[in-house]
Amino acid sequence: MTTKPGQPVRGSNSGRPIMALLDTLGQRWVLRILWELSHQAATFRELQSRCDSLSPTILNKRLQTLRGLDLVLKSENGYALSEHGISLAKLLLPLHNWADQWAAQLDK
Amino acid sequence: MTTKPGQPVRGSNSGRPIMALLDTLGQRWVLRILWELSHQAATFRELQSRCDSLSPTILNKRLQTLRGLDLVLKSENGYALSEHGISLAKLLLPLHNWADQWAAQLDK
DNA sequence: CTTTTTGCTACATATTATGTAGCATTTGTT
DNA sequence: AACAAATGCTACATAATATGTAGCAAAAAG
Repeated sequence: MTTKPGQPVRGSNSGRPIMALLDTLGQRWVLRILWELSHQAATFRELQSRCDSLSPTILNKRLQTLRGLDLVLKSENGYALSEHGISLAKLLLPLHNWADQWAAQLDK
Repeated sequence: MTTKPGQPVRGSNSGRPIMALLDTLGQRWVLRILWELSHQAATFRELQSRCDSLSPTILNKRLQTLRGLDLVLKSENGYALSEHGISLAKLLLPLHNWADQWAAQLDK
């Protein structure tokens, strides 16, 4: 399933880019894959093991989707974030610190 | 499924908060629900219709999860973001503009 | 050449989501 | 108080997705 912005999306007929994005990021493993690739490019099998050995079936499916959306591409070093992917990953970075603080407060 | 930070997560034995977070946000409809609630609080049925009539079954499941993680709570106006939820939503806001630019470039 | 490693596909099984119906409780209305 | 409508769900059958393992064809390494 590749939901391009500009066209209706699973559960949203608006076609608004933000909806396409939320929909895509909400697919299982997508955020994790972007996260891992933002640290560094990886071969299929490397990426697979960095994502806790997720099954090749969906890894492949997600990579197809992400490449179709121009967020990921194949480079000499294996799979890597595209320009768009990089700029998106930058927005996701702050989640790291946020999560740490959140966790610290939840424990209390 | 409620994956609290600090304890192992589906597909991650590290227990790192960021992994718990990516895992949670990666569940279908979670990002969308947070997005909608960030605009304003809503009753169960309001929220359901704002999320394109997603089934009550999973809406309820997601709300349980999100409440368990202290991201959402029940207020006088219905379901609403908690303090943590609000600060998280702030980080998600930039995705809106990003998505618009992304979509504009994809069309070319 | 021969052996590894890589990038997948196939396929059977398990988990998760969807959609509809409906019921118990709360919230108005008269 | 009595009735109607809206709300917050739960049940359940069906459909869609994910998992996990095996393995194969192509590329890279020795």
